[in-house]
Order: sequence, then C-alpha cells, then structure tokens
Amino acid sequence: MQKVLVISGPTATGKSDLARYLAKELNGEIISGDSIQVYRGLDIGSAKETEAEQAEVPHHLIDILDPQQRYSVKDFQLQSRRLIAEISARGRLPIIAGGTGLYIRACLYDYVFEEEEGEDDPCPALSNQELYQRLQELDPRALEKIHPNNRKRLLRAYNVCQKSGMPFSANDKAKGEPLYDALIIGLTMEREELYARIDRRVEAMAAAGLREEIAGLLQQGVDFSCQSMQGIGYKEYKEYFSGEKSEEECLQLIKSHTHHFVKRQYTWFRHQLNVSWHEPQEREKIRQEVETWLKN
RNA sequence: GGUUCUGUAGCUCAGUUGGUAGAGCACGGCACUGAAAAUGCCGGUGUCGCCAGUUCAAUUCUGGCCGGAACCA
Repeated sequence: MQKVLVISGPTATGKSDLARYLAKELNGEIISGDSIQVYRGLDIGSAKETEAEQAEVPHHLIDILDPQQRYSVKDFQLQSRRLIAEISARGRLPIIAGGTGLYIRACLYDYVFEEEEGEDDPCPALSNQELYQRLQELDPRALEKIHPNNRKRLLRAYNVCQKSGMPFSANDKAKGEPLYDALIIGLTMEREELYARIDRRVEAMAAAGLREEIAGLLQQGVDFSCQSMQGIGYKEYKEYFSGEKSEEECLQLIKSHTHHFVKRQYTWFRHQLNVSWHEPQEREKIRQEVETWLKN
C-alpha cells in the first residue's frame, strides 16, 4: 500500500508548520486537507500559509477555486487520491495537512460517492416533519442515522432517493477499509491554552486586515451566500456589513464559533480516525515516529 | 454615620405563598458519505454570602454580621 502521512488535529495547533518541516526533512509534498483554503482570496480568515512559506515546499489544493465556486468532499477525494499517486510516483512522500476530518477520511478510506447530476433541491415547501414522513416510506434505514431536526441531512437523503430512485442508505457501501498505509499525526494541547491561542489569532487576523479582505471579496461580487463565505471568520462579518453588528461583536462570535468547532473536530478525530496524538513542540519525537513508520 | 436596595452556576440574572433550585451565555460530550470551518443532538454546572432564631423542614421568614450599589449627611 502507498504510504500517506497525515498531519491533522484541531485548528490553530500548528499543523501547517509541522507539515512544512516534515516535508523538507523527508522529501515530501503537502496536500492541503482544508475546505476553505481551496479558495483564492480567502487568505487571512482561513489562516493560509504565506506565499513565502508555501514556496518552501510544494503545496497542493490551495487556491484552486474562485470564491463563487462550489467544492465538495467528492472533489477532494478525487483530487487528493490523484495527487497521492503522482507524488508517490515521483518518489516523494505525500503529506495531507489539514483539519477537515471528513475530507481526510473520505480520501483514506473506501468511501463511495456515486455520480450525481445537478444540485439538491432545497424543497422549500416541505417541512422537516413532512420530509421525515416521506423518508419513512422511501428509506427508513437512513432515518436511523438522521435526527428529525437535521434538515440538511433529511434533505440530502430525500434528494438522493428522488434523483437515483435508490434509498440513500444504499450509498453507504463502505466497509471502513483503509486504502493507504496512512500514519495520522494529530496535534493537540490543553483546551484552555488552545482557546487562548485561538482568541489571540483572531485578534491578529483582525489586525492583519480581515475586514478589508472581506470587503474586497464583496466588491468582486462574492456574497455571503457563497459556500466559501460559510467559513468561520467570514460568515460572521455578514452582520457587520449589513450594519447590524459592530466589528468587536463579530470578532467575539468568531472566537466562540472557533471554540465550538474545535470540540467537533476532536469528536471526529477521536472516533473516525486513528490518530497518534502529540504536542506541537514534540517535533523530534514526531519525526522519529514518522521515520520508523516509513521503514516498515 | 443614616436610609433604601442587594448578595442564587464561571458570568448576567430568574425563582421557591417554607419541602435544598432554573434560563441564556460560557463549559463538557456525541452523531456524521456530496455545504463538513457545514448540519444537528445530549449534558451537568451550585455549601442559594456567613452565623444564629422560628419550624418536622429555611435558599425562601426573623435577627445579627460581612460584602456590594444608590441616595442623604
């Protein structure tokens, strides 16, 4: 099996720095595993590495889309797998670095995404309850995994049933088998310390011109309904630009949303990925673990 | 110094006509196959300022003490 090194963990733990270091030390190339950094122009709020940092070692799947474009886990799966093959063929080590847990899992494991046409219908006329009732007939098995309040999942299941004529749960063919020999390094630290780091980073983003970055995007015709603008650090500014909130309030919300996000990331990593956890300062120990894994 | 108000969760506060308490925020946990930085779900936070009195029973009533606020001097 091809070897893939993964550097993951919650936001603001120093994944990019570690990945860059290991890429240089171990002849690697970095594949970003991040759902927001794919977008050009979303630099400050997505904590993208600087151009100089990116130039130190090959990076992939950063700045590949305009902010108006859509992107999905299926796109990532296809592109990341192709890149893994290419990088390996060059005799180099593919390193996925990022915190989008679903993307990483969909790349590494045998997730299957069928061909689909068109976008899902948001079914504005159907209430959650009605969707739930229809799914009870169409695909009761899918409902075992979907809470009745979770409109997005209900819609997704309903749309797949409509489009394909097959139950949504039939899509769930994966056996949970890994496709690669992957070592997943997770960066972690005390929660309190991480939250303090995040709060400082948000202030630093503001000082670096987050507001101006968003204003520029809006001027280019990007608006807050775009998928790219659903990211933390961007969506909160909607109410600033509509005059409903002060910038201070927006920054507070960004901090709070990032804290919540960290909790969800931990839940995913703990249960969906087999992570070897380390503190960011344990670089040499991590490097040794990676080198040992590379030899086997 | 006097008068009035006030002290309940980490914070802001609600409440108990006496049977040891609840909201929001914060915090913790969980789910997850096409928006995932998304979308949902669950959870408890506690010497009810301290000491005494009345009472079967006090966070609730009474008294004292301590802390805070406002006004008066």
